Amino acid sequence: MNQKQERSLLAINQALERLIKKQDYSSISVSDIIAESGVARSTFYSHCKNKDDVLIGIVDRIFHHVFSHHLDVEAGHDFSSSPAFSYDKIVIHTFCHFQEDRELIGAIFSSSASHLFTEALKEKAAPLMEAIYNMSPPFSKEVPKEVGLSLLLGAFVDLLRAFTVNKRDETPEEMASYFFAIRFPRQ
Amino acid sequence: MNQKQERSLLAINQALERLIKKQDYSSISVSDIIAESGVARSTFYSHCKNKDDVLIGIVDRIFHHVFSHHLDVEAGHDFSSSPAFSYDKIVIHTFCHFQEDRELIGAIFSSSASHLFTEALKEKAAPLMEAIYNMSPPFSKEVPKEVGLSLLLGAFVDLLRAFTVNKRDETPEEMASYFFAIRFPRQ
DNA sequence: AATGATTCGAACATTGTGTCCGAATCGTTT
DNA sequence: AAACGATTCGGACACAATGTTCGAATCATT
Repeated sequence: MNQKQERSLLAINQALERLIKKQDYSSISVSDIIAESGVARSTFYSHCKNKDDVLIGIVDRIFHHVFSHHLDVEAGHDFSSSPAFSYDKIVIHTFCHFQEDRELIGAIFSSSASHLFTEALKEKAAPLMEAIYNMSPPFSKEVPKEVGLSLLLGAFVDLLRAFTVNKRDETPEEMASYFFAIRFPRQ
Repeated sequence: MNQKQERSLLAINQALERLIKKQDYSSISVSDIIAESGVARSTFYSHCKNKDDVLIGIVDRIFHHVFSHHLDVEAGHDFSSSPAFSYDKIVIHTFCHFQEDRELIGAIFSSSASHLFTEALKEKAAPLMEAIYNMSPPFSKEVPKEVGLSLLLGAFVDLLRAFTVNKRDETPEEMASYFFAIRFPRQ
């Protein structure tokens, strides 16, 4: 009897997604989500702890969608098969996925929930950034790896933010080329 | 009779600063601030619209403290006097100020109020970053200025965040050198 | 058709928000 | 020193939001 539960949870998630596109996250109340989803109050609380909990679910779904195809390349991190080219492809693919969900992600990025979203994104993207960093550290040797990684990760997130929030005209390929333009100058 | 007002406002501001160092921003209520400050409820609302309003006051004070000495250099933006050296100095000075307020700023950075804080910081630091960018664009020419500026600004904020949140051992001079290590490789 | 998990809906206690107002306080002025 | 007047106090209030509870109703499954 999982059908009912999934339907309720889906209604709740979609309701919050719709609301996020309309108003700032901080102005949305649990009661708003309940009203928008058409679910009973008690049903809501039997599925979710609070508003942030719903958002975490949405964010997880987005990232599962975006980063699911990275696993094979992470697995190929065994130094045998994966060339630099595949990192290129993954970065482009990430921009593609963000483009598809542009409206929702852009709204989250520019809301008070951006902290939660950015943290999750950095966590998910860290392995990819580290792989790229290891392949050819983009900064001079005085910069500790920890700092350099944080900067590379920050640049990646910044470009994704600019792409979704500012609705830039560039294609995912062009955005990726900006990213690698930062990276490769002094390899 | 401004003495009373200033004392009340100061008590409110200091109360929120103390609370931010103890708990996450989102868990703090106006009632908490009132209790901590020892001010009457009606007094609070005669000074501040809400919780965010108090934070904005605190953030303004921090940035006034940090960026007040930049004005003379911005004035020197008339291409006659200011050498690259002074930008160096300003960046170092910014890290110094952030070091002094490290505990408070670090707490804000890692709270749900980071969005508000980061936006304000970027707005304040933008003129400096643009001046540095104009002096010698750090990225290849295909990267639009808008994007390059956003990346430079993001890197600056990232380093300030790492410095305050992760309580790094580096001196402000070393942190500034990391920043310029990103910037100068392909001038 | 019976079962049992899930949802509904309504009520409830609790906490937080923002406003109001008369009384008390305290710095300033004369 | 006394009166003035701006500010604060403190308590009350209406309202909105949170999170919990529970019996009745629903509906997929057996």
